[in-house]
Amino acid sequence: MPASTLAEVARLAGVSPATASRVLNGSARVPGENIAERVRSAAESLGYVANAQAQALAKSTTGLIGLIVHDIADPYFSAIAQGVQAAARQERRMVLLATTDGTPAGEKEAVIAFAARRAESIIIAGSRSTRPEDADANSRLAAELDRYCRNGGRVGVVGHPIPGASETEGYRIVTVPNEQLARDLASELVRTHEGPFVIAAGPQGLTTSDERVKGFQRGLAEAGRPAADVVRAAFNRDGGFDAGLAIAKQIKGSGTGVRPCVFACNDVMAIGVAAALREQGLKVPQDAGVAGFDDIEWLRDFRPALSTVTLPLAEIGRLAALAATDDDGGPAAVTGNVTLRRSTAVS
Amino acid sequence: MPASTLAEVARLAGVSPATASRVLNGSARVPGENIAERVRSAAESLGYVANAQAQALAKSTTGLIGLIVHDIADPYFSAIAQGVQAAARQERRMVLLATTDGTPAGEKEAVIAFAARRAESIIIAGSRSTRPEDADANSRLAAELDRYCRNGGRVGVVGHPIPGASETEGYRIVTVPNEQLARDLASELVRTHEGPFVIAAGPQGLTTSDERVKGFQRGLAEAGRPAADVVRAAFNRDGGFDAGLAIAKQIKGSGTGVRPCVFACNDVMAIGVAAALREQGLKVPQDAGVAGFDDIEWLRDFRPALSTVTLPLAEIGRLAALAATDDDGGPAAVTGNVTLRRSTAVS
DNA sequence: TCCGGTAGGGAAAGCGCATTCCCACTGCAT
DNA sequence: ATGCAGTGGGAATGCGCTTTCCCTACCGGA
Repeated sequence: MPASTLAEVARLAGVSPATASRVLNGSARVPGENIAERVRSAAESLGYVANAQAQALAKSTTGLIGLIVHDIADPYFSAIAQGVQAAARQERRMVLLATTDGTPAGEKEAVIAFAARRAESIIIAGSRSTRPEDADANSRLAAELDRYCRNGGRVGVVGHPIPGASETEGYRIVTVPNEQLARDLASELVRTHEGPFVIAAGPQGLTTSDERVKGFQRGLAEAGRPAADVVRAAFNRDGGFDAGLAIAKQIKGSGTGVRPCVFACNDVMAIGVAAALREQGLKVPQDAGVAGFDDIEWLRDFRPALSTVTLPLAEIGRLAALAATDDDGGPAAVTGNVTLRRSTAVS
Repeated sequence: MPASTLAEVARLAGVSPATASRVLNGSARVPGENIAERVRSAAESLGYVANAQAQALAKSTTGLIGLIVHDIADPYFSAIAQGVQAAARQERRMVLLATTDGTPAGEKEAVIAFAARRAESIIIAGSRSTRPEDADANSRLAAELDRYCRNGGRVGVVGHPIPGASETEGYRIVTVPNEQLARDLASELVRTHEGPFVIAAGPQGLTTSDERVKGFQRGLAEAGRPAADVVRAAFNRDGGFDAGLAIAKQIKGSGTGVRPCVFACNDVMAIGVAAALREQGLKVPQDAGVAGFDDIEWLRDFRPALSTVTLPLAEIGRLAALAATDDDGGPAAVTGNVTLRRSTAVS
């Protein structure tokens, strides 16, 4: 038993479908008030709800915006999703959600699905991979995005351009100065921390991680400090934990007196690092400092409070959505700022 | 410049649209391989992507599933969203996302939007409000849901039935035994904690909060303990913080030696409570125990580790999505279990 | 009184696809 | 040679809506 149609409403109201359409679904031409009232009450009594598919087909505009994230349960992504959702609501659009676990192949699938749904814009969040084994999938993703753009779609990318994607019209990117901010973080940390630095990074080839590592190392170099050791692991909480275990072993093996400061490339990794250190009997910040990146809101009550780089995540999502929606506006840029808390305090 | 159409593909391949449709978009009748190949290569060279709107209109099935949450950035909801998303992916559907801040009016709007989009099922997560001032909006929401169901839609509700919604066919609910679990938590806590209990609850009339309060009080009563004071605040982290401040004041005012145990009605409130207590110079668990509810994954590294009730959030989302998708299967039920950690330990 | 102009309503043509029905043709048994 | 089932392709219809175009009726001005 399908929903009632415009034609039924029109018949009940004794008008033509054209008229019914005009009064119910907005049009330049507004019928007379008496007629309009008849139509409205007919619609009401039938419980008419316009079929958005049919409208989309007729108007060739869907009001859909697609959001692609690695994992919606990750607070980094859910914060961005919140921003996208807010922008969508403001623009009276609906958001379609796809999760991909970060694989370019999955992202390609999502782009195709969104293209089929004729989403008017697509937001892609999450670090890109520049690893050789992903090159193939990346270029396929890029090809799909290009096709989507050629057909009039708009793409908003958070962070980094898709490797291999041409800079077509309608391809907006919200840049985050990861490298610069990581450098700033290092610059701040060297002011109080005198020992060695260690970086808990994601896999090599993850752009976000790579940029943050690079920036942090640059900050150290500028301060005349030796480069930090880089411990690689998964770019999530468990990866951080693994890295933390390795680092704990290093600390314990290196005799007393050395108190390293660990820079984890994102907050959830930092949490993992801290958990591992604690599990190994090491105290933060007494035995080792820990800093993160992102300043995830839900992690602010952690103790010791995490030194990190605050990023306006929701705003990033909002900007990406707006950039991919509005016609004006070139590339949007956001920035963050270093937030020192107790996890890197020296007694 | 719109995407190419099936007709264009058919023309290029030198076949009829019917045939092209049959080879490209699956059908009982599969054309001969030579023809199929012609069509496929034509589609490939044109970059054809089927228009899902048109397909939906023709087949009257959309493959859409709508998800309604209070706030996608809240880890409780994003965990559920993850489950819904996983189920959707498994069933080859796409999820439409709507956030409502928990207002019945907003939920009604979302239901209408999903109905317009002809989503095949709608998942509603988040506590209901039974407050008198929401009665009106609730019944409107219920009416909208009923209409949606009457038109063949399926609804999956997490937790509580919508107040006033009739139990129509296609109206599935994933129940969570909040009251029972809160009782169990109390039963466990009384075994070690001898002092008074305090409950940091959400506003009166929030079903989830109300149930948990009720269950906890019942657990206390069954153990022969006096009922706990109930401090009400917003049902989120900041509400927990506010409640925590009030409780800290009580503790300080009541002389030394009384060490209460605070039951916050959800984990993020518990985090807020703990933060407030700490800010007021009180130590958890030495000066006060704190327990939560939900066992949010991202909070597991919190210290002191939070005693709570573990709920399979992602599974709940998955079940709700499946219940609202499959034809079989009656009401699904999940349960959780009490997880005692250090935040309620007595020295 | 007549005429040009202008609301205001309806008919009809799509939008892009799935699907039913029809038709031509093939291969086989009679 | 004839009939028949079976196969494979196409024409046409409809999904529910928007929008252009047309037509009628009514308005004011001369």
